[in-house]
Amino acid sequence: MPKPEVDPTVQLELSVDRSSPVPLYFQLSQQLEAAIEHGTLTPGSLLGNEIELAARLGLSRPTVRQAIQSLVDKGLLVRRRGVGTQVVHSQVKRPLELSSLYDDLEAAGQRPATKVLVNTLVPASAEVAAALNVAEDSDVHRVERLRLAHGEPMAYLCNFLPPGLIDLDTGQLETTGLYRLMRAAGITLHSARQSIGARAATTEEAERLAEEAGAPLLTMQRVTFDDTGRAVEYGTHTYRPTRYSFEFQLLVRS
Amino acid sequence: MPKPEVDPTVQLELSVDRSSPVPLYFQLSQQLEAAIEHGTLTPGSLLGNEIELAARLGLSRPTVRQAIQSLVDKGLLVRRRGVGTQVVHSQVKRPLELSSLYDDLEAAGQRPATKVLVNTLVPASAEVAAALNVAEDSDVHRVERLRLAHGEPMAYLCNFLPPGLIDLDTGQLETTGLYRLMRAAGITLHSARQSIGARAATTEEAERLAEEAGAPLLTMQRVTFDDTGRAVEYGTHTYRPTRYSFEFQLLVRS
DNA sequence: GTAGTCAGATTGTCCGGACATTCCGATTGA
DNA sequence: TCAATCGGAATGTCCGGACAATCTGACTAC
Repeated sequence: MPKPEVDPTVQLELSVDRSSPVPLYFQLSQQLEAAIEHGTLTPGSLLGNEIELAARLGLSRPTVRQAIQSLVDKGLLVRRRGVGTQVVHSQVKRPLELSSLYDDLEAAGQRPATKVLVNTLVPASAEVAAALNVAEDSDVHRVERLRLAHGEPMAYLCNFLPPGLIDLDTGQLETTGLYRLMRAAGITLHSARQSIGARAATTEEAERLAEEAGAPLLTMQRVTFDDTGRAVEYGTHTYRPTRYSFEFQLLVRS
Repeated sequence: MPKPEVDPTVQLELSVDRSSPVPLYFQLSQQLEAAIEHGTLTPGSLLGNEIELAARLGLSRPTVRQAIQSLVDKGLLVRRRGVGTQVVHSQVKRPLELSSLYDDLEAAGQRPATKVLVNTLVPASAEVAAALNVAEDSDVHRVERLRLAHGEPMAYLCNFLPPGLIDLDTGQLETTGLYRLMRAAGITLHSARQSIGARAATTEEAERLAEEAGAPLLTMQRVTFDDTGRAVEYGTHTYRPTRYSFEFQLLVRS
């Protein structure tokens, strides 16, 4: 009589380098994540108890727990008291993160192209001033870009930035994303407020995106903050829904 | 000469109850969160160093760190090595979480109403079978609902669920949300894959939502998994973009 | 045979300490 | 006056241990 299928405890080849400056818990979590990604740790398999795992690696239990916890936070592992820690079954991709459209497209293998339409200083409108928390009519950067994939327009991006944060070089804007430029300028992105909606295209919008007037457009507005709480970017984007949609994975925060 | 404005270290009245079954770190993090919410801890203010905070509360440093870490993960606090821990400036609302439209509307103070259009068992189509990971043509629940706010239709929700998980009572479906029913049935929601897009309304869709054919609609597809990796729900939703948009806050994963 | 009970296993919480790393301001030197 | 150096202060990492809470499976009693 066949035994019921039980997820086995997997024996992994794990090791840490104590002379490395990389934290031990991080080395361990990276190895575990790689094993999950690679399929060595199959979904549903038990990870083995923390005490024994710590002993095998010559680490303390808190260190092992810290490594496991980081993967639990990523949604790759599930802990059950009295049972153990196992790999989740579902195919977890990347959870929704604060990424730029440019990075998204590049990761999807579509060589993105950017055409800078406008790159200038303008006085802040009431809407922009409120979003960026600056005085109305004070100077702000205004950048309008058209993002293309495979030569087809995909999105129209209009962004406002407070002055003095970053120098916006048109050439750089055409070869990389705005977020990458901000990170390179030493800005630590912290959070963003987003709003995703839809509306019919105006004649202007339709022309920019090679659609027809009245065609449905996907819209996104976003204000991004750095870790000091400053608003560092306000953007109004419109996407062609036939070419782009927002795909992401959510984790339940427990 | 006026001193430069420096964010002060705030003295808070904190206490923990060691006889409570609530974990100490959780008691502390809740009090800190309440103080931030209430404005007692103002944005930018320093939290005071962990060692002294632990001594004042009669706790160990790891326990205090665990409390602080949970708030850092929520985006409410920022730690800086060599400096201290301070409250984030930006108005952090709730980060995007796996919530139901029903809960969203209720939280916004709009008494949501639900009209169940269909509640039956149907054979799974190829699309549904793939999403729920069940055999094609096997029985699955099909639920179609119209969600209204202030008497106006706001969204059309079509959901599929594998059989045996939960008994779908039409009466209950009209008075609460699907997620709440699933949680009440002992299902631990873990993650969901979502896709948000837009398209023009068909004649059918337009009629359901009191729009005109060709009007832009906001669409959302979602597969939800429980912590064992089973798909527990697949949904295809259409929203009236003039009445609803997705608002949320993102945190940068560090 | 069925239901309740008990024991083992595993994670959850908490402690007290140690040293490393990083940031910032103050002191020192040119 | 300005720049480099130094030291204090705070968080980051890591250890070893202890007990509690919970789940599973096996045993026992009816």
